[in-house]
This record gives sequence, C-alpha cells and structure tokens, in this order.
Amino acid sequence: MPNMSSIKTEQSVSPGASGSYQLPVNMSTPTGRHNVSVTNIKCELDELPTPNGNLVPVIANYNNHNHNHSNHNNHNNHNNHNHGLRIPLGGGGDNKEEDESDSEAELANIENLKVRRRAADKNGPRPMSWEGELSDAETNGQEAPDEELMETETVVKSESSSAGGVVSRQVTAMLQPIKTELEHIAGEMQQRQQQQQQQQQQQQQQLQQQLQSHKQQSYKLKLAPTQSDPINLKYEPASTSNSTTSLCDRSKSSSGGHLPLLPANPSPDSAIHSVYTHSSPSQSPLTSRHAPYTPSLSRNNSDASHSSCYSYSSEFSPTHSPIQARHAPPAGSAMFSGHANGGAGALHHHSVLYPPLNVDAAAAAAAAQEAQNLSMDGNSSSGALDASATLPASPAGISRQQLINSPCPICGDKISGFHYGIFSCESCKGFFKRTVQNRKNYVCVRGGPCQVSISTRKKCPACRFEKCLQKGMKLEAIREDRTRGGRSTYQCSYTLPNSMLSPLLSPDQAAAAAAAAAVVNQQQQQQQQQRLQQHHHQQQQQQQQHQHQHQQQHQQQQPHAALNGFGSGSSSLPASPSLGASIKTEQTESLNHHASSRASSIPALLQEIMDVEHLWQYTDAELARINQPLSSFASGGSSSSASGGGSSSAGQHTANAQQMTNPLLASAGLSSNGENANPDLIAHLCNVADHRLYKIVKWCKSLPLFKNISIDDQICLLINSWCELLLFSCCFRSIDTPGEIKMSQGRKITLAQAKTNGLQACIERMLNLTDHLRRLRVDRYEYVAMKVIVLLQSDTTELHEAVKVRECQEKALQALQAYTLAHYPDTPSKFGELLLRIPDLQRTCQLGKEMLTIKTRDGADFNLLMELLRGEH
DNA sequence: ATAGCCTTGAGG
DNA sequence: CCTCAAGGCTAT
Repeated sequence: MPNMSSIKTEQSVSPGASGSYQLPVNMSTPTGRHNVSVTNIKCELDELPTPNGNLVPVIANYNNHNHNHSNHNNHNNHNNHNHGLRIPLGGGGDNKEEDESDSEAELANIENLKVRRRAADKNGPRPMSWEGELSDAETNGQEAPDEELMETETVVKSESSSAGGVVSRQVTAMLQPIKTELEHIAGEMQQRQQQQQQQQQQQQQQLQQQLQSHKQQSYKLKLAPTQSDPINLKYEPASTSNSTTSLCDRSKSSSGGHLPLLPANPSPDSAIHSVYTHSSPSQSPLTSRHAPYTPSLSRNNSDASHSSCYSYSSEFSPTHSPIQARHAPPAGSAMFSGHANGGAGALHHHSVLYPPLNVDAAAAAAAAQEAQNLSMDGNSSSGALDASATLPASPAGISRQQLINSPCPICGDKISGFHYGIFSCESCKGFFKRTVQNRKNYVCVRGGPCQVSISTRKKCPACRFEKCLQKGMKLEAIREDRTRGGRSTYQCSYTLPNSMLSPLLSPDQAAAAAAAAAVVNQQQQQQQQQRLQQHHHQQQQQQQQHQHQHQQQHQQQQPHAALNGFGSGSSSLPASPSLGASIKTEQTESLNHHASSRASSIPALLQEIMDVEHLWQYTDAELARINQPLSSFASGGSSSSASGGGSSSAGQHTANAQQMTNPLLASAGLSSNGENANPDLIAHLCNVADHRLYKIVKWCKSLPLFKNISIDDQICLLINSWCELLLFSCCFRSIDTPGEIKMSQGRKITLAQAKTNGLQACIERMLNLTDHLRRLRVDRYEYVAMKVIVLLQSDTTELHEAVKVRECQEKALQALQAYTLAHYPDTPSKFGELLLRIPDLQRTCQLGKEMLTIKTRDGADFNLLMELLRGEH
C-alpha cells in the first residue's frame, strides 16, 4: 500500500496491535506526499523525518553495540572515574562482528582483570559482587583462565544439578576454584586468598543485595556504582549517589517488579552533561522499557536524564515502539539496530570503569552528539544542565538554567523544562503528548516542511509533530499507562545549540565532532527511515486490518482505543510481561495474518529477548574504554590497542599472540603484576571484572521471562547456565568459520590448536555443535531464544519455584517454536533439532570444565578459558 | 485543539 | 523535603 492516502484515516492506525507503535505523525510514503489536510491524518513526507543533523540523541545506551565505528566519543568523567564512554556511532551492525570486536576488548579486559585481581588481592579485598565473582573467574582465568571457568562451572553445575547447595553455596563454589587458581598462580599470597574468600562471601551477599537493591552497589566498589548506574556516575561526578541498578532494584521501585537492570536515568541535567560527556543521558531505554517486565511497561522509571548513556543515538528510541511498547523493531536490520544502539546497559559501567579518555576525544564525541542534537540554530537547548552535574570533562558547562532560557527548539517559545527527551516549551510538550496519546495522524496540507514558530505552530500540526520528532522528542517517553509522576527511563537526546557548541570546541574538536555527527546523522537517518518504514508497514497492516474489520463490521468504525494503538496498546499490556508478550504476539500474528507478512511475525516474547541481546555484548566503546586504561597503565600500550575494539579487525590473534602483545598477559606472575600493578590499573581491572558479570546479570534480569522469578532462583539459574551460555555464544559466533571456534572476537582456535592446550575434546565438541548450528541455519532469533531456554533450565532441585521457572521456559519454547514454524515452514523439525543441541551443549560444558580443571592442575595456561570468558558475555 | 497550570510520584 | 518530568485539568 504505497498509497498512504488510502491509509490515512483519522482512525489512525493503531500501532498497538502489532506491538509496534505507529508514529502518529508523518510517515513517509514511497508514493509521495499526500497533501491532505486533516487532522488525525498522517502527514506523508517524502523523506523520513530525519533527525536534524544537529540533533544528536544522546542516549544512554550502553549497549550500543555497533560501535564498529571508530568514532568514539569519549568522554571523560574525571570526577567519577567514569570516563567517557565512547559513543558508538555505528549503526546496527552484525552482532557477530560486534561480538568479535567486543571479544577482543573483553580479552584485554580480562587480562587486565586478572592482573588487577591479583593486585587487588594483595592490596586488599576488592568489592564483591556478582560481577566480581565472574571477574574473579575471569581474572583467574588468565593465569588459569580455563581452569577457572571450568572449575567454577563444574562445581557449580554439579552442585546445582545435584541440588547440593544453596545458591550462595554455589556462588562460593564458583569462587572457590578461582581462589585456587589464584593461589596457584600467586602462591605467595595466602592472605590474598583469605581476602578473596571474604570477598567471595561478600560478593555473595552483594550479589543478593544487588539483586535486591542497586543502591547498595554503590558502596561495594567504586566501580560498582558505575555498573549499576553508569550513567549516573558519569553525570554525577560525585558518584556517591549513583544509583546502581541492580537487577532487581529498579524493578521493585518502579513498578513493581520490573527488572531493574537499567541504570537510573540521569536527571536531565545529567543528561546534558552526558552530552558533553558523550554519554547519553538516557539509560538504556531498551532495557528499561522494553524490558519485558514491568507491569507498567509504559512507565519508565528512570528519568530520561538518568538514563544516561552513552549514546548513540536516538535512533534507538524511535525505533522502539513509541509508547514504551516494547516491541521491537522489525526483523532484520531493525533488530540489529537495537543492538547497535542499544543499549542499555552494557556500557554504563564502562564509563566509570574506564579511565578518562582524551579530553579531545571526549570533546569531539560530545560535540558530535551535540551537533546532532543541535536543533535550533542558535538556540537551543540542551546542554549541560547543572553546573554541579556538569561533567568535568565537559568542555563547557552549560547550565541548565541557560538551557532553559534558550528558545524551544521546536517553536522558539520559552523552554519550560525537559520534556520527552528534549528541552521544550510547555505547549510543544503538550502538543507532543496529545498527538501521541491520541494517536493523531496529521497530514501536512502543503506536503512540505512548514515553518514552526510561536505564531505558526498551530497552523500545521503535522509539521510541528515532525519537528518534535526531529528535535528529539521520544515517543517512548509517553507513558502507555499514563502513570503520573516518577521518573522515566528512556533514551534522551539533548539538543545543543550550535552556537553553544562551537565555542566549546577547538577547531580540531569541532571537525571531529562534525565528522562524528555526520556519521551519527547518517545512522540516525537510516534508523529513522527504518522506523518510518516500519511504521508505514504497520500502518499498512493496520489499514488492512481496519479494512478487514470494516468488511466484517459494516462500516463500523474501529474503536478508538482498540484500533488505535495507544489505548489498545496500553490496555493490552498486561501486568505480566509474559502475558503481554503473548498478547502482543497474537496481535502481531493477527496483523501479519492480515497483511500476509510472515516475515514480520516474530513472537513478541522473542523480540523482547532480542531487544536485550545487546546486553550480552560489549560495545566497541566499552572495549575501548576498558582497553584504554590498560594502555595507559600498562607499559605495553600496544596491547591495549591491539585488544581495542578498533583493532578488532586485527583479531585472529592467538592466545599466544595476545600474550605477546599484552604485557599484562605476558607477565604471568600474578604476584609480580599484582604487586607492581598500578593501583589505578588494578581498580580498572576490578571494574572490568565487575562489569562483565554485571552484564550477564543484567542480561538475565532484562529478560522478559526472568522478571517473575525469585531472586534466589535467578541466581541459581545463572549459576547453572552461565557456562552453557558462554559456550553457546562462542559456537554461534563461529558459525561462519568452519573448523574454528571464535573464542572472542578475532581470536579463533582450531582443533589443532586446541590439542596443544589439551582442550581438544572440548573444542571438538564445540566444533561439532557449531556444525549443527550451521547445518540448521540457526538465526539470531533462534539463538537468543535458545539461550533463554538454556538459562531457564529448571533441572536443578535448588529452585524454589521450579514450576514457575518451568513455565517461563515453556513460554520461551513456545516462542521459539512459533518462530521456527513461521519462518521455516519447510523445516518443521527445526524446533526439535534446535532443542536437541542443548544436551550437546551441556555435555560440552561439562567436558570443558573437566578438562580445564585438569589443565589447571597441570599448570597449563588458561588462555583458552580466558578466551571463553572473554567471549561476549 | 491549544497551552498554561496543577498534581503526581520516583529519585535524590 | 526538594526536584522535575510525566499526566491531568481546564479556560480559551
């Protein structure tokens, strides 16, 4: 239905049905513009509303995965130690690629972690947390990396499977191996070990605490805060107040239970800062909102501002369904885009964790964002808000007051505050709200961009709305459930006036910013186009549906609420995520059915899972940050660069090569390294370790199905499956490289190489599993679904609510089945075949653990394990 | 429909 | 208790 005109109806299309929200406003139509002046009609535009070049959505996505681009906007947060994040400008990319790059970074990080761990041990207990645990394992991994993984997992698994211990015990068990390794490695440090034990205990406690309340995290580690609330940290130099988002926290506070994983959004101020910083204000929008959980999905708990994040772009947000609907993007690129942008949480920590970037870089990044955000030519808005909040790194500290005093980027009226992602006036705020809530589809009579000013803003709502979007207003900021008060979490973009920006940057910085902005803009445009297309597609579907109804109902008009998304969407959102997912799925399927678009029939639950997939991966920015510190600290700066995301391409390093390049690794002696390690480096490593674990936990917590599972059970499930998850991700990542297993980005291991490490059997199984995945042509949706299914394996007696877990797993199974049947009707057995790989996976893990354990005893190097650990998790 | 003002409520 | 962003109310 190229013809939008036909579609246009006052009854705007309701996005809700499909789960994706329709943009209320102008859609671009291939056909061309239709100049129909009707309110509630769509305004068609030839082009998608592309964000202003100036508009840079500063989003707090950490997860942006696509950071393939080297543009990083790094930012420095001096105060917090948070260091600027790079803003991944890249658009969605292949996850695989991303993963790989991430992996490298991870590797580097891991290495660093090890060192740091050692050092930490010597120096004293380090903060414990889940991440810490993992990190420990990882850390150890270096020296006995493999061993760590293996042992840990083995222990854990066996226990869990045997129902041997409580979760805490399991955790302890996991830690224990690590301890052993450490001892082995740094035999001299018994004290350290003791400390570690204590730490482990503490970690357990912390883990629990984290799960229960993120705030507690802040004290754990200096890093901790970062993790939890990377964004906040960035924004708030003080860092003390970080709201760490522990997995559970937020959920509780907010609506009851969602998973909290998302970091709190920075306050607007923060957001602004973030801009400078590069981190985007918004939290991980996806997470939060998509997240599956929240009963009141619509409501974002964190402020946009809080959400800080690194942004990438707003693309993200828009992509998502507006109204906080979680659905994601359409298949294909859309899903990836999510990853790319995405993000949420993944990066957060990094900012804190990583040392500050170059000021220039940070400035450039900020500039880029700003540039994007620039909305009004001279005015604008956004910027740094509070002086207090101002990031140290921020080139200029534009005060919030200053921003508020500037004109509304949309109409030029007085800015009343930060609304829906940008600083705008009250009228535009209200206009945007009405338009979205009432699902208005305005159509520009002129068919072109009309001027929007105080005096003319009432004349063309279509163009006004379009401008709202262009300037960065986020559809997702509108609450589906219309909940009042509280904080929202969505990715925000702040607009910064060019005028304000330019003075802050040096010519070089400005140039860099411009380049970055160009990239971002391009990406944004692409994303926006995707969004619009998606929107358009939805509208078409809706239209069809609508017509269908008409036929059946005799001209009966669609109920406003029912068909027009908003109401229906919100109403359809069930308190329970799963329920919501199912409903959405039905809707989607229904739409698809009408539209006969099988391709778009992705179960809502599956899409939600996909939406949080980015949490698994490290973004280039993250990696870069992680590495960056190392380079600075380590004598061998090359190592960092090598491992850096940018260098990922170089990948293919062998473990040995890595050691060669990475001084940290090369220096095997924990004692030596640890002893001499720079305190900062150590801290950095600790942070990395924490970060890694945090990521995993975050991912789990962000999973739609995980929400209703008790914390204890969540922990139990994590402990039971993390090895499988890691291995599986490695195998999936290796689909394109027959005969090789990509342990991490760029690092591959062949069977022959594995023999030297004594891991031949394990690698062989992994290769076998990979071959199966390749044969089955497992796609990304199936992959993520399988991970969830593996995670939710309830074959442990330690689960308190095994039934519930089982039910959740069934939902995931159903989603996977529905997906495979819909997308691969020619191979109805695919679903079953996929599930048959799980036992293989489990056996492989078991074997791997055993081998690593043996290896460790033999004193073999654990690089392989490290690689595994580094993997995308 | 608009837009100014009020209420709400999470987070600090 | 304060901030502030989101929704609600209502005169225009």
